[in-house]
Amino acid sequence: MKESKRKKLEAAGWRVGSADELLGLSAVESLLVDLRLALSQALRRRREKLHISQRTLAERIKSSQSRIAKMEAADPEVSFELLLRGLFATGATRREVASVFSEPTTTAKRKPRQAAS
Amino acid sequence: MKESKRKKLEAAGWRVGSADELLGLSAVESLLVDLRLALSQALRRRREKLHISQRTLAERIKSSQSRIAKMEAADPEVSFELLLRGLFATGATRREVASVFSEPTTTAKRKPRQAAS
DNA sequence: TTGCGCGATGTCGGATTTGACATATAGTTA
DNA sequence: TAACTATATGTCAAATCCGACATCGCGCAA
Repeated sequence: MKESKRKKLEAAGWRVGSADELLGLSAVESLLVDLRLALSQALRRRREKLHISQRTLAERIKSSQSRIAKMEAADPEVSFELLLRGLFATGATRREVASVFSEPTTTAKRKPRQAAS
Repeated sequence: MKESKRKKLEAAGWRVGSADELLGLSAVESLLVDLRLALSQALRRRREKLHISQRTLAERIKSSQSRIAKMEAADPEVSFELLLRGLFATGATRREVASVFSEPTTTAKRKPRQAAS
């Protein structure tokens, strides 16, 4: 069914069911934040397991130590591409990266705010 | 073991085995290209399944129709973040996105054109 | 103590990516 | 035929992200 036709049906009072389970923008944002965190943690785990310094990994992907530090700190300024690049450079396979995506987000705890004084 | 110590051992002729299976930069690049393609294909599949236009999806993530088109064309100048944003906006879960990562790159076949008349 | 390696954090000029817009083509409907 | 919708493609100024660099604290070894 074309969208134009669907719109006509809906305008006529029909509900075209299928799956219009589209997430709100904030829900998407939240997923991205969680994902960035999960990837950054995975990167640190993998790097430490290889016993290499941030500087060494940085050289591998032609980046800099400070940027690797920001990646591992889940700094919102670092792109997902850079995080993926880092993971692959530690020898991660697509499958291993996939598991980071599907895992139930390691921490669960969200920004523990301090109580009001 | 600290990296400095490892270096000393290696300088002394030792091989510190563990897993130094670090990929070359071009191998990483190749993985990223494949991944971008897989994500763009998944996005198109999901959008079409929902019977929504590129314009509609664009509004959902506050982007533009032309950018969605570029995303689905796996244009190298669209970011992974935008691709992920698009997928999540179609209702994809982390698990579903993970499956895109782990799948053996949805085949090699490129744009099945119709035969010449 | 001094010196060194590692990592965290901030800054900055330049590179990249963005949404918006224009425009072209193709398919559909009137 | 014209009008409308969906998609592809190119451009551009503004926003974002980059590598590089400086600097700081920490832990360890000389």
